[in-house]
Amino acid sequence: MPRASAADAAETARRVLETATAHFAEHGYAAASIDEIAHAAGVTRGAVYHHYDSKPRLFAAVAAAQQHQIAEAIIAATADSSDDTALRDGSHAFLDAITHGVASRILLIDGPAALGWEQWRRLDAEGPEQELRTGLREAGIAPALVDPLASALSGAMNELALWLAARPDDAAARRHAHRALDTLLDAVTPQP
Amino acid sequence: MPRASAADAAETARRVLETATAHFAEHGYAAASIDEIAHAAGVTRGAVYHHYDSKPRLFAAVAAAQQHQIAEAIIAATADSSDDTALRDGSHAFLDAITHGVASRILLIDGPAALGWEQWRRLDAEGPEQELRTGLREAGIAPALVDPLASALSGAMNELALWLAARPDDAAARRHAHRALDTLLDAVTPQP
DNA sequence: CTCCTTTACATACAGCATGTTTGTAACTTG
DNA sequence: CAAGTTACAAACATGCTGTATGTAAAGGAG
Repeated sequence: MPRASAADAAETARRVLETATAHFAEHGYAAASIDEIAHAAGVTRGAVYHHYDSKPRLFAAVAAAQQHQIAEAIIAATADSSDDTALRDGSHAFLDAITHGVASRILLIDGPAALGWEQWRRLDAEGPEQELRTGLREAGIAPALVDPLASALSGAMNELALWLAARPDDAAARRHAHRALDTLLDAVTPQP
Repeated sequence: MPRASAADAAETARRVLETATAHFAEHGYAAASIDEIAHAAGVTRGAVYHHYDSKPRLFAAVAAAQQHQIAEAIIAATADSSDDTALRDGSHAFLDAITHGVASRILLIDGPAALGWEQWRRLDAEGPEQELRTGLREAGIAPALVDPLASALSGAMNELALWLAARPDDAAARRHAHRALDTLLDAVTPQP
């Protein structure tokens, strides 16, 4: 007994996604149950499986949405950056964006395990890491080192984000995290 | 019907641990089944649950064993390093050690999700990251930046390890990974 | 306007995995 | 040698995913 027209269906899917985001963030991927997500969203598991084929797919949708938000924040922050400062501006924007939402910490932790490393890697290779690589190239890094350095810096920022997420509302910690990031970026960019 | 005396019991536990390591490495934490691990080790699930209370505990034991091996490699590599070179020597040893075993990639991926971030953090805060922090302090890093920089560098090396693990038997990639690591270390150590 | 297909769910079911409980035989200790 | 503890085995309970089936409303075709 569908109460939903095509427009309402999209609303249902959106509500499920939102609820799933909260549950994955609070309980982690493994402990989050589709049954509970469905119940909290006011539908049955049938509806969830109708819109998202499987639990990994649902998680992938949640993760993609989070990445989209972060990517937009980076784009906004680097809109009026020069080529010289884009990498630095984008990196700081990334750190702020990923530590802002509640879900980010869980996404960084559960992402690889839930989706498998391959798929996870593809997901953020299309995302912020791509901009990282172009930033490194523009900074004059040797081509052979661009890939490993991008991975390394990405890992550094992710771990920095987790470190920061464990210290919420700690302004000093946030300052120190950004200074630590700057220290690492000094190694790969023409220094100001 | 126990066939094992106290000595054989330790052997059983060891065999289970070894088998579990292989299964976690091959299938990942979630997809690895205790039933299959027990069967492959030649015991029943009862034996596994007798020696290791739960699946997370079993995984924790596996992870701890891996970390122990890595820590020993680092200690061996920095045994005759000066204070100035200990950080660099230890970091390169870490990268080699963690990419050597088959299990490392899965451990880096499944660790946080399986044990929860808190416990995971404690596990490797007691491990290599502690030495990282002392290395950073000896390198003259500002005290407030030691913690976030240690996290960042740890994340960088882990991601570098995953990047390398995806390119096995690629000598050039290994060289480039080590050069990328050196580049980052240049930012925090007195340069050679 | 009617029919017919497709959409958007709800419900029931099957299968597997964890963890717990119960049972039991060997080993150890007094 | 007797009694308690150890080291398992086997059966059971529970929960979760995914699938199969049912169904009412939307929307287009004629």
